[in-house]
Amino acid sequence: MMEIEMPKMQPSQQQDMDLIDILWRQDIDLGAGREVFDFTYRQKESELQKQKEQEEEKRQQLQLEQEKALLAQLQLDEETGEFVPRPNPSSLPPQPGTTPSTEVNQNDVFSEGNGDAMSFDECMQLLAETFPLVEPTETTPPCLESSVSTTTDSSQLMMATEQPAPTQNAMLPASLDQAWMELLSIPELQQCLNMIEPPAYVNTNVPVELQDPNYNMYMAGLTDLAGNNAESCQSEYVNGFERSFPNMALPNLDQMSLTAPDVNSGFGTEGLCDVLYSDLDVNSAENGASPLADTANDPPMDLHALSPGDTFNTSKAEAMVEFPDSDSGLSLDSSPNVSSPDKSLHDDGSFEFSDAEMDDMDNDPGSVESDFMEMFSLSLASDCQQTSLSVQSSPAHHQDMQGKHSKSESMEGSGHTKPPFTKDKAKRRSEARLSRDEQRAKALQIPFTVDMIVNLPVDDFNEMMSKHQLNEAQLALVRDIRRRGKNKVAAQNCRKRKMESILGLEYDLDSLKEEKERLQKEKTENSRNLRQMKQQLNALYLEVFSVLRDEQGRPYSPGEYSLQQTSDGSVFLVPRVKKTLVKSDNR
DNA sequence: TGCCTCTGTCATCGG
DNA sequence: TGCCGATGACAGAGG
Repeated sequence: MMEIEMPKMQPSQQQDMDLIDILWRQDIDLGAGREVFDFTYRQKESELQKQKEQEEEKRQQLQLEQEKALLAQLQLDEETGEFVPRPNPSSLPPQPGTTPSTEVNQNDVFSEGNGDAMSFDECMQLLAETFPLVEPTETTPPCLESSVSTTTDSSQLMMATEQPAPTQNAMLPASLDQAWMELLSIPELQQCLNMIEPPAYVNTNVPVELQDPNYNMYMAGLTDLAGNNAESCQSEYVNGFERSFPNMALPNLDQMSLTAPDVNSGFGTEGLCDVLYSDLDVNSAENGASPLADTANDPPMDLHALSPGDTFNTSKAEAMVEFPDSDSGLSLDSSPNVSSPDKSLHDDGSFEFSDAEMDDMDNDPGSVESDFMEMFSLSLASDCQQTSLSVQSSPAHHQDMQGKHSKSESMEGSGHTKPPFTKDKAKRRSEARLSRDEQRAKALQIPFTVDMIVNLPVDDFNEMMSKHQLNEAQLALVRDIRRRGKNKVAAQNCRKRKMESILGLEYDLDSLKEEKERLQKEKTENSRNLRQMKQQLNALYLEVFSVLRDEQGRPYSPGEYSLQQTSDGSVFLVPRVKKTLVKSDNR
């Protein structure tokens, strides 16, 4: 229905309208507007489109001229590598309180221009005409003087963004923000900016100034753009930028922050993403625009490149390697981490190479790496970024990782005030090798890691085995690996329990020894007390006998009589002879 | 070189 | 009956 060609519809204007009506009614339920069939409407639209294109071309030409004019005012300082304004006799010395370096650096953003371009004065004049300021009375003559002054330099143009910018020229952008964005979007200017773009990977541990000789250049340019002091730090830059330009439409940042990777290098990926993504997201949500999509097309500010799996892999992986905990937790010969066997098994199912694996990859990066890549490609369909990062890292990167690892080890060793225990040394040495089972698995190209084989639950293990076609040897090896691994852990647990048991028994033995000593002392004390009581009782007995008298007043002999006490407490004097007689009678 | 310690492995037992 | 953990015994590596 939509395929009807227009020339056939022109027998007359009235017929056209009728046809349009008919077709529109037919397609109205499809959501087609009537203007779809209105040829005159389309003609008008195309004319408007052409007119817009012409305006756009003119505007771009104008901006190109402005760009050339700006570039003409800069020259490359061969000593510092920075772009500085060409010496201009008409320029005035910096005034007190101004920041000449800032201005210079702001200009540094642009590369050396053509020699036949406009002078800087002409350029500034053109800029002034192009972007008229709100307060023309404060506008200094368009010369370098204005550029040197902090308050009247080109950054003032940026300051003017906070103020309403009347557009006297219909061809000019609606706002100064947009104007600057378009200015910065000029391919030539971007090329200049790309010249100072830092490498994809920037060591975050090293000050950015040391890594990129042009750091001050474009950082100052950025800070100048943001209206901040050039000496402000990077974080100050972002914060200050937001403070200084609360009204500035942040979606423009996708163009403004062409050199933002520098900021990233100072912030770290997360920090930058937090800063930029959040703002951009907010603004994209507010404006319905997609600044990230724009930035994705802009190589210098490709924030998506910072995401894993892209060019940022190297730095990301490097950061990952610097993570102290690279314990695989499996490691038959490597350090067994029984307490945390799932350490290398991340929550998302990813795995990391153990130190031994990394070492082995270093020794034979080609074969081993390919083996492991094959393994992971087979076994981990849902690998997370870390696995992919580790697996897809280049051999050079492995060397880098190894270097970092050894460095971290040396740092770890140096961190101790005492030399590490020999036990630790042995453990580290054992960590540096592949276990026999790992070597066997590698030789038979087992598509699982030893860690997986050993630590997976039975159900998961069986499921994993059923998903892969393994031959007899592989199956046998996998079973042996699992059995040995389980037994190894069991032996470790057993020895641990045995040691704990021994320690417990030793503790019990000490306790029992102490108890024995205490009881011995108590026994000695009781014996002594018993002896004393016996002595006292004997003395009392004799004393009682000494005061007893018979009817004739004679004392009783203790040998012939004895004192006996009944159950009711009465004491009787019993003659011993009698007692012996009674005893003899009982016999 | 012998001794000791640690660790992996095997064989066996019991739940 | 097979699986799995526990454990004694042995061997190898390393200090």
